[in-house]
Amino acid sequence: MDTPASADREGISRIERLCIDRGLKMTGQRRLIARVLSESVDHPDVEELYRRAHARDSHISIATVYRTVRLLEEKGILERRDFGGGRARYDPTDRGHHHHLIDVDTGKVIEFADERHEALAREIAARLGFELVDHRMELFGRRFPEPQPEAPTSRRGKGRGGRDRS
Amino acid sequence: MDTPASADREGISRIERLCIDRGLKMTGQRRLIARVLSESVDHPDVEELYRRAHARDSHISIATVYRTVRLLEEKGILERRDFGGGRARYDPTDRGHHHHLIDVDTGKVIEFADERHEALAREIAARLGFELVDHRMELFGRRFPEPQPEAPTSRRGKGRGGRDRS
DNA sequence: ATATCTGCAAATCATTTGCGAAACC
DNA sequence: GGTTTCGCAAATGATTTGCAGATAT
Repeated sequence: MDTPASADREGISRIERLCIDRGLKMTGQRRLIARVLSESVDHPDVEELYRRAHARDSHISIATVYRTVRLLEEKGILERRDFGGGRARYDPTDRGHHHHLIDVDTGKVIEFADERHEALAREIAARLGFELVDHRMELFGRRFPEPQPEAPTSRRGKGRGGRDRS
Repeated sequence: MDTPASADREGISRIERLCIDRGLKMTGQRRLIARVLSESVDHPDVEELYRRAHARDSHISIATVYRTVRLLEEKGILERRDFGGGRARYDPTDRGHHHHLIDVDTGKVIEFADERHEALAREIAARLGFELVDHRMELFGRRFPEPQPEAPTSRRGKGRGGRDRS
């Protein structure tokens, strides 16, 4: 849904735009990492980001990826996540506030948002005497066995709550 | 309900009981670590467990603490937590299913449980096509600024309602 | 007995950092 | 041009592990 490969010449990627807006000095490797992040729809760890970036410019070093990812986190452009597995995963903040459901069988991560949960979290914090500053929720689930062919019941679920993102 | 707290003399600690029930070979150091865990009301990391155990038996090594804590996690007696800060924190499962609120100013951790959240989490997972296997929620909060000048009953202080188990 | 555990130190793993060379503003 | 960043490799910090001796069942 984005500009075709034309963005390769001079286009400024989504994340690069954010970097520029925060006054970061844009080097070739930062631009590349920003582009890789902009094109990613998952939650890569440093190793994976390095792999993707290195495929385009084999001169980049993993130390630079570590440094850049940390810088972007400090600038609020990325959020560090821990889905288990030992390595930190990165999630661009411009995807909006959301939570994650991890498929315990495949490791796949699904993003979702839910207003009711936001309200509930605020309320629980208040009950304990705190103002909610931040919060996170991770669900670990297993895909339902068989997508049983839509029972005769026509009543579609209470269809709504929060939009979910892949 | 339960045996009185007469378990101190030669007694078997809460966690040791669980170890025995799962058929673990009980060595002196495991018994000690189990006792330290049973007496803890917080979420110690390995370094801290080692400190507490080492204070009672200076022969114990930190490698053993690491090994034991991992064993107990595999046996479902402990749960590993990540509250940031780089080190894993441990939480006995026999405290029941709960979540955490971390005071961003002091780092103190408060446990809580909330039925509505449990139901909501299950529902969200179902909506996404998953059966909920596990889930966790962490709230990061700041103690409310000023105790509102509403009822000048007693002097202000940290004496807020709600017990915490750091 | 004897399979399992422990202590110690060395080994891993992810991440950070010192340093001279290279790149950006 | 001077400051900031980069690549490299060595340093770090948390956790794991190989091995020889100690222990529980």
